[in-house]
Amino acid sequence: MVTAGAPTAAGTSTPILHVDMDAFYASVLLRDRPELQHLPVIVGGGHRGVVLAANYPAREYGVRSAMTATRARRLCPHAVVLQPDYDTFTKVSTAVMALFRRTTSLVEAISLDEAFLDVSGAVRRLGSPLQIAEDLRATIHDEQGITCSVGIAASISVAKLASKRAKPDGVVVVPPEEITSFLHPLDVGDLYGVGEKTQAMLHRLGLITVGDLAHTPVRTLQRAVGVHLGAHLHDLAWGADRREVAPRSTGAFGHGGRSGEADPEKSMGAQETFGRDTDDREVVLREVLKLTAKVATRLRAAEVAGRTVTITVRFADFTTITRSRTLAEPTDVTQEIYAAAVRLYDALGLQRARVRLVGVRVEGLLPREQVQRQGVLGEREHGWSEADRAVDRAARRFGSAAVRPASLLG
DNA sequence: TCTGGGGTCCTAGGACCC
DNA sequence: TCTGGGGTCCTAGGACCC
Repeated sequence: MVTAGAPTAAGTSTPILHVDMDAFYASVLLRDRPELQHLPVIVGGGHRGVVLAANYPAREYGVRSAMTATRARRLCPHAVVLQPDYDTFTKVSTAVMALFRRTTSLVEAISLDEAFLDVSGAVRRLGSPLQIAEDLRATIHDEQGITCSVGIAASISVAKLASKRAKPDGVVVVPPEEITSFLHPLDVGDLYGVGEKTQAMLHRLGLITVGDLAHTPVRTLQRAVGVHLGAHLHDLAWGADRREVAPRSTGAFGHGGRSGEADPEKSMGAQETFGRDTDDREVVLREVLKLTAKVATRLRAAEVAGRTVTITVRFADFTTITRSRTLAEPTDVTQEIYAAAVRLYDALGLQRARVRLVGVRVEGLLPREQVQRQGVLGEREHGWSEADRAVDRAARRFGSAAVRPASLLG
């Protein structure tokens, strides 16, 4: 393993970079609040919320992202709590991703703050992967005022683990001959695809480290965690990951990567946790309409329509159910999606159940041209489609608060 | 005052068709 | 009359990731 500053292992045997911003949301907000830099800072975590990001001083108290706000405040009562500012996060992210794409066309954005780069085509122009990584880190620091960490390896999965090792503000290279000595001491839970449940299950079987996984027969793993995941984990445990960097951006950047190659989205949805649990059907359905309008607007903006409508209902005890219905034809019409969602909700026959969260999702998305070619949209549905588009236009001109369903007024 | 919101993928059972 | 696959679609739940 080579860390920053050490002599560069040559050329192209480790062409994959995983770049991960350090405590991204917190770091971006702290650019304007340098006086808070060395104090514990938490982003997010309002009422019934979770921590979106914590800077390193906060982490010293055990605060982690995705932790409940309650727990974080108990661990670190004097932490400064900041609200997220997604416009700024997106702006910084867009600039960083653009820098990556000037380095190589093979950039796969994973989220606002994380990307894989395949730099095999750039080494002749820009130097070794380690050199490229250090240049990127310096540029990001100078231009955006935040730090990042980079993992470098022959494969995506090892690069990802290497960047974690590099944090904060570092670089780790894992040359091919050191892959197993790097991987095998790690906990099985460190592998991509092994979450809390699978980790616990593997631990119960006495499989604690990645090395344990590597030396367990594939069939045994498959019996424990399923055919697919079992085979996959065995491969990962030996660093055998053939997946290539697939150029794409996330939705937040619009269409990116190599134009036209981005995977089409497969579903769009929205959900909301109520400020307090409710058993009032009217309250729930008002929220369902709001969520449906939001989703349908996004469908139309993306020029897609979907056939399957799914609602999610989470109860006070956190049990969560989904109900779905596949329509005869794809739709992007607010009223049609809403009608399906209401039918699904009423079919639950809830009496006094306390509802914590409700969600609406549309799946099985198709490009609208395809739908229209089938002679579907715009002909039926009593003019709702035209009404929706008029609402979209008005919302673009006057803001989304200007036009909304009557039942959402007041 | 426990536990967000946006997604993807996999599994498994049943219906239905050939 | 009984037995039998394979393939696809739909639904529900669950695990996982950021």
